[in-house]
Amino acid sequence: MDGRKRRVLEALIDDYIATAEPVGSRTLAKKYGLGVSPATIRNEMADLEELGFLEQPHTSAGRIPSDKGYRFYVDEIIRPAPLDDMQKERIRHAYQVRVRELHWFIHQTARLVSELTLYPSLVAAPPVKYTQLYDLSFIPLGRNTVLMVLRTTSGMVENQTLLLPEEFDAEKLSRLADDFTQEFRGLSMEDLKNRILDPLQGDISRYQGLWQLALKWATGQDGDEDKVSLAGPLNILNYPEFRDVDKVRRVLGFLEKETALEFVSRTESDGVHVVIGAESSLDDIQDCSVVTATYRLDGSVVGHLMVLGPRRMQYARVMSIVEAVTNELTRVLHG
Amino acid sequence: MDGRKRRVLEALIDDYIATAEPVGSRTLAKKYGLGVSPATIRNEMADLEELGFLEQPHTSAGRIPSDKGYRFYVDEIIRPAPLDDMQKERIRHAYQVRVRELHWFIHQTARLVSELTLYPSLVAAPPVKYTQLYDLSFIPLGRNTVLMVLRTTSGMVENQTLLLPEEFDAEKLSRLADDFTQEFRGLSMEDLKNRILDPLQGDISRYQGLWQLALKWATGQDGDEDKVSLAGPLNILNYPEFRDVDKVRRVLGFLEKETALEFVSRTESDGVHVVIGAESSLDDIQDCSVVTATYRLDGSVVGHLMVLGPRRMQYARVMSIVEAVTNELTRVLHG
DNA sequence: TTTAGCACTCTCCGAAGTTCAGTGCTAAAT
DNA sequence: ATTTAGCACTGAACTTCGGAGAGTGCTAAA
Repeated sequence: MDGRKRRVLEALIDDYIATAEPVGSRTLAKKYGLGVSPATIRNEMADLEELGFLEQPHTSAGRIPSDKGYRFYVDEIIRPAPLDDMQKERIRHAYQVRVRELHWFIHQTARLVSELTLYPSLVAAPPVKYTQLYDLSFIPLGRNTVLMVLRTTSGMVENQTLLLPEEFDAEKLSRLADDFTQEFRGLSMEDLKNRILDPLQGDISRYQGLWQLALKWATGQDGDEDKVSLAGPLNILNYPEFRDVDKVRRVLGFLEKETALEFVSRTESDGVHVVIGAESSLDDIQDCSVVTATYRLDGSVVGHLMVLGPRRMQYARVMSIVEAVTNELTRVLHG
Repeated sequence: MDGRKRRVLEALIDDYIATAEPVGSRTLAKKYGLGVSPATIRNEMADLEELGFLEQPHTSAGRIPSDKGYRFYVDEIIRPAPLDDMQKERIRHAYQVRVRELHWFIHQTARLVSELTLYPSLVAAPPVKYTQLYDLSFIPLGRNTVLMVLRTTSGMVENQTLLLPEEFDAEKLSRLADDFTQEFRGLSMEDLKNRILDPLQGDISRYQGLWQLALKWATGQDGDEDKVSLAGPLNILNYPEFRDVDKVRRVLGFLEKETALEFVSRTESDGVHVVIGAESSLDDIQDCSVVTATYRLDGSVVGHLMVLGPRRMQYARVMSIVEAVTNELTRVLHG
């Protein structure tokens, strides 16, 4: 893999990312200053194909990158694309509203990323197992309504207004909440859930009416819609590889299903990662690449983010944006 | 427009709704027991075309309904399709969780309707101008965090956690909230907004830091994402008239834009309405029909709902579902 | 080692022919 | 007067065929 092969590969992938058309030797010689003739490039391309970096859709077409080719491109060739001022500005301003609710951050981030990258983006909250109860309050709002406010040790607040199953006076509510906090503080939501489900500990019905509601809600038993946010799904329609409605259905279906959440949460390590085409071994996104990253909530608690696009994604640009956004998000979440 | 024409029109539209293919005289004679020969039906069809109820894509194809044809079908022919037990069940169970936040109801309703109808569905909260402030509380959550809780006269609760611009003790917070309530109770959010923007009243900066935040938030200045919920957009991909990605982009784009919200909020009167194809005079949805309905929040405050599908929508089924859901929603919101 | 030259391969495109569903019209039947 | 069978006609959709063109691999010369 000498320097020239490298340059040919880079030029070819750049061109294919820009045009979505198979790239021929003539095009490469003309548009990129490689200093050699098409014939030479043809030889290099044949070598690169033999090495598995390129593929030929059919004999008389140009070449397109293989997964392996993209992999080399991502790992060895590209370097971070510096953000322009507009992008930096957008990122800096994104979190200036003073809201402190996790789902707001998630929503905001997903939108920001999809607007900057022009690809669909999905942001997931840290899995429940990582969030720990700090305290719970019941705030009476009326004779039969109560506002439950839950704080986690990472400083986030979740709340929900509920109809009471029976009547409580303010004092009783406050005592109930204090007892709840005392009993459960420091437990992760997963432990809470296990405690509910563990047959030795007795089932949830052991707990008093209001506690039941609180536990169910806290452990996300009735719907975690807030825990993940998808933005810009329609961006996918702008790329010619998704002219086919069936493909669109598969990919957007994937993003709306649980699968996407599982997939994005699978990454253990920090930093920006790239998964290319068949590397994911998920049928629905065989034609896609994914850039994932993590952010931190409290220095330790991690949430996940992903950008999904065609295999010929603008890797450098997307990776830089994702990195900048997750850094900023981690920074503001540390306040 | 005698009885037989009517029956022919009904059969033809039924068939076209089911198959999405132009319908010929033979098909009608064979599949629907009209008791006459294809030749007779051909004559009727020619008449119906002359009357403007049918169209011919080209000379040697069958007929398809025109907007006028669908209009007659909807207004004069179809009768409500009774819901089956499963559907009734789903609707009854949809609101049994005891949450009392408007955006939860909206989200839940949109999902319910799109799952039952198999079309995309959009639900909008009552426009801000109809909601009136009942009271506001500031609940301290930490040294620099406060939970704002706003109740409307219609009994809904909205809340948001914010970082404080400066430090306040609990007492001061409570006083600020009480004063706010005293000053503004009964005003609609629109009045609040006008008061902020009215140059005679002075601009928002006249108000104290925390009030500023509260006003901005209450009047929805920083994002009304919660005020409208879209569910099941991908359902549209299942209908063959949306094989074309450009059409999909236009229609889903419409649903994601402000336009859809404006459109659905335009209906003044109660009950279920249908807009067919070009009747909407909105370019993006010329090929679609829309079923809209309203629900009531407090006996008087109205919100809107819509279902969007191809022109050959299953009108009877959708209208029945929409009616049942809005009734149920109005019922539970009256508690 | 590089390059020009050239035969070869395969897709894409348009023209021409064929098939087929469905029509409208006419004339016979009811 | 209405309905129906029969039939010629129409236009889309599909198939076939023959370039045209892009791009290749190979060979032989530079």
